[in-house]
Amino acid sequence: MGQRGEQLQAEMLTIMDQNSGPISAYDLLEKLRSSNAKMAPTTVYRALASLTEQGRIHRLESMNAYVPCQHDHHHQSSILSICDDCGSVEENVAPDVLNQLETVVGENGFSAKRHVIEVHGLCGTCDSEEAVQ
Amino acid sequence: MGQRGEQLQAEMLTIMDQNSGPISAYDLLEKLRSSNAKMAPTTVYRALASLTEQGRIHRLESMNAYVPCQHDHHHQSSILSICDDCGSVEENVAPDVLNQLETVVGENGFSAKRHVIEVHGLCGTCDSEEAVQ
DNA sequence: TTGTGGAATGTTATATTATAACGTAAAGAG
DNA sequence: CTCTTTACGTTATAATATAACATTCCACAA
Ligand SMILES: [Zn+2]
Ligand SMILES: [Zn+2]
Ligand SMILES: [Zn+2]
Ligand SMILES: [Zn+2]
Repeated sequence: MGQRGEQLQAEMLTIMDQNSGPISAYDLLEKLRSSNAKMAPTTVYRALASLTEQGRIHRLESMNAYVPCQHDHHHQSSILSICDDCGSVEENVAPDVLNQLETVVGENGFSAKRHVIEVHGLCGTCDSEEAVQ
Repeated sequence: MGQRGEQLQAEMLTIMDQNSGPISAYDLLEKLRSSNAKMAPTTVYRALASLTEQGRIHRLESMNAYVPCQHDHHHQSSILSICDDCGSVEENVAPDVLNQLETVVGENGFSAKRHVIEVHGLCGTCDSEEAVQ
């Protein structure tokens, strides 16, 4: 792996870790431009693709945004729960759910390669606050 | 001039039923323009939103595309399995999976409102064909 | 009948997300 | 030092989606 790639990716991870929630590719680009004014979308998307392949970040398909992995980056498909109120995301690895899912889709011979499991709703904190009102 | 709500939506459903797989909003727009050359993206997106709210179609978040519902349109969140080879989509309703999912995300008090469950892979047919080669 | 309010649509413009195509530069191997 | 590979730069454009406001249609009531 080239040193150049890792440096950009590390900076992107830092930004994403410091960000309170999911970040879009273009918001990330804007932040990156403070250290490199000429950064282009292409570069960001390439690095995002690499980080995603490595499992270091996950793409939220239902939001066109990205979050850092919250677990060991070699885990299987995870469940991402997204609070629509505060924007927080929690990642859960649950082999049981995956197994059941594969059973269901496998009934007609479907062979699963990639799972997208995203749950929208309210996190514990926001849900409690709703109840008060 | 324009087709009022239900008529447009019915035409969109027909197009989607005749289409072999998921269709993008703009591909749908292009087909609609054969009967109404001035149709605009806004109109299509509005009708897609309405059909989605009614449960008559589902949006594939991981593909930016839409498919007709394959079940009674009042069912709970379903599992959409997408063949990356032939583009076919199968819809499964599986309460057990949902229950398990809610249990997992509920561990920290998360309250689920909407589930996105999309599985990419190979359908039975395409998987068999792969094996032959 | 005619007016009127709300929903759907038209119209125009723009925002947001993502990739294509091709050239250049950097790092590592030998 | 050359070769190769990969990352990166640059420019352009494609693809997806929404904002903002005007207009039209239609149900329904005055
Ligand atoms: Zn992860
Ligand atoms: Zn929250
Ligand atoms: Zn359905
Ligand atoms: Zn297939």
